[in-house]
Amino acid sequence: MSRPTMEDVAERAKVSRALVSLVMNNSPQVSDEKRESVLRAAEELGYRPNLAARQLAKRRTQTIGVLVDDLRNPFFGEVVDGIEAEAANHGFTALILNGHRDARQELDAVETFLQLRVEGMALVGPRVGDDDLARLGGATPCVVVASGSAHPGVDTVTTDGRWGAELAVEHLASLGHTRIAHMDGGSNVSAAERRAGYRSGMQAAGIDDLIDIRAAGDNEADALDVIDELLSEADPPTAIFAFNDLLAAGALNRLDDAGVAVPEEVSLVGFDNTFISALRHLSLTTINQPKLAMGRLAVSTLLERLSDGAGEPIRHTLKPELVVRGTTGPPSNGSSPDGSSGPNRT
Amino acid sequence: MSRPTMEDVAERAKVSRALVSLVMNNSPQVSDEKRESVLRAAEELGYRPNLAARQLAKRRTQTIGVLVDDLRNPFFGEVVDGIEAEAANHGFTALILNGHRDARQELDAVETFLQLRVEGMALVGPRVGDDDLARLGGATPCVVVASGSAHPGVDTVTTDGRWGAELAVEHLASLGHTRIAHMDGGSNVSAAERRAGYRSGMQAAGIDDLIDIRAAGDNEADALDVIDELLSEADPPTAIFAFNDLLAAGALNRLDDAGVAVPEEVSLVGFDNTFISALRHLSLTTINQPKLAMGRLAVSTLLERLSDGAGEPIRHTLKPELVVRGTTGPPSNGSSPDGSSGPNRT
DNA sequence: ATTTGGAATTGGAGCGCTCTAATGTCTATC
DNA sequence: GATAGACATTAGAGCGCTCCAATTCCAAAT
Repeated sequence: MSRPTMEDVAERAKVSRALVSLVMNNSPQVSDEKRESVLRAAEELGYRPNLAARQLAKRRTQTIGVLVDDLRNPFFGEVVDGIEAEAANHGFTALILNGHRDARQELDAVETFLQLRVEGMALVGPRVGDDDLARLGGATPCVVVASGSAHPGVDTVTTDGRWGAELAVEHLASLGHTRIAHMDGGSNVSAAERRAGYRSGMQAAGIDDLIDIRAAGDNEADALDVIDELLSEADPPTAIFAFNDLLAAGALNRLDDAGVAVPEEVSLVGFDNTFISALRHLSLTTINQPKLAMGRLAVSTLLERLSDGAGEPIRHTLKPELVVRGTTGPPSNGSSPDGSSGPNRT
Repeated sequence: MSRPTMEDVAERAKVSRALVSLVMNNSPQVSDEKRESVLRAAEELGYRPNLAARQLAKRRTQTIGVLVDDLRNPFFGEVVDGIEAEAANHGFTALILNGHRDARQELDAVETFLQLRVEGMALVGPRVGDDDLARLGGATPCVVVASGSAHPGVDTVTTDGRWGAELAVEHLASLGHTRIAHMDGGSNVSAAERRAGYRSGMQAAGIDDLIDIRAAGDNEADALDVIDELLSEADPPTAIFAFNDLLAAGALNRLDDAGVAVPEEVSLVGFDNTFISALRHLSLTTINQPKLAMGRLAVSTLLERLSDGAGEPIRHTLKPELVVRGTTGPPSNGSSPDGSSGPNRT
């Protein structure tokens, strides 16, 4: 005995299947009497509409797909909150799939979305290439949510990553730092823009001869080797601008291990302003992204595209903000922090 | 012009619809010749099977629903990783929905899952009541993933929250603490067990007359008032066992604000061993939960139930472990930490 | 009494797929 | 040359729903 169908409800309520359908979609054209008896029958049978059947018949799904790069990074949780809130507002259900920081898995997820016939997709911090992206966007509306990356042919909701990076460098430079290194985001979509911002920031500060970019990544583990490398050098930087908060946190770990005081010996700036940067003990200076707003905007962009059809890519660019906390300060006098001594917290 | 259907592919490949279906499900009974021409036709048309139609016809969805309490808590991200990995292993797709720490939204999400005809549901840290739970579990296999909570009539994958809490108290007691307070998890499912463990831990240490439970919650913000309250008292505790890492992090924030040194003046233990507790600057002593394993186990439990049908609830209980880091130490001599002075970090 | 029109209800086709049973095709066997 | 059996292919019903067009109903208007 499988689940009851509309037919069963109709039979029990002694009406036609069509009437049950009307009730289930709260059509106003149904007499109160019938409506009630249908609802009662449905209740008694524990009837629940079959979404697959409904979607098939309706030829729409009222569903949007949300592809998240990495569920472990709290940044994405907040963006998703915004997406879900706005989607619910418009009667859409947001289905979340996880990309696991891997382009191939992302493509699989997108494939699943397309087979599910989602009406739109929000790719939050995707890793798939622009060519794949453009191809996908053709079939189903698709918005990329990231910070500061340009994707030809696809709608985007971004924060100005370049600007954000410039803010970070400017802040460090204004404190007196000149040897400012950038720990780069690797294959992350947003990496290029922030790198560019770092470059132009260094230029604006007149220290572009000191540009120093290190390949790192976008989570704590990715910071280890880079920090070790930096500290082993003759003339290490006095400030580091990290791709994101997670990377910065990893850097903080390693600096601490090595007994390097932050910000006394090295200043550190992150990106994203996730809740971890606000933890007093980290107290990470960082660049805020309006995560909730980005999520909401992603959905409204999708809906816009849905109703307007194809056309010029829509671009929403939000301004990030500098949030100064405890990991930045003026450079120390000594030109080279000593990596072998100093108190070690734990 | 809507998306191409199987019919279109069949026509183009000059075969029947049924043959296309066989190819799409890689039946071995198809001649290589036809298979190839079907695949080519599909490729050329950009054909993509319609999952809704397929599910409807197949009468199964190969899908499991994952309900997550709060996507912002990194604890859940890791559990979900485990779930997804194991689900993929068995050809299932995991659909994630967010409960937003709210029982009503959870119920909505479950309703959506049921309408989608998921074959099973994993509720990760749910807030819905046991009665609702049992009712749901009747219709569709359903496993609760949490730490140490008993849900009659539903399969569960839990860590032994009681045991974990006892470990925490034992650790603190062995350091010499007696005034150990517990910041309680509020409406979180796992709260009751941990509270019970705290109680029995205190008893085992022979200090059950000092049991001190404060209603708090399960994220950073929930810690603020409780810490303020504790510090304002004449004889505040020398150690705090917090419901989870997030709450502990919030507590750490507030203690820092108040200039109370951790662990010199107050020791602090969290729960979950999320990545934030490992951050050197927090260096939070905590109780580890095997998150990935819990996720995997959730899926295998679901599959077991799926193949075996109804029966006695399956219970998997994993042992948590104490992870000692930097926020615990022996109590200070002075009986009352002074909340009004001391250096303030930032 | 008849007509009329709007509201309430229903029949039935069709959404895109799968699956069973039937059909067609081919080689091996007597 | 007839028959069987193995394999490849297809026709067609049906999954549970929606929606259009058609029908029924009933009170108001003629």
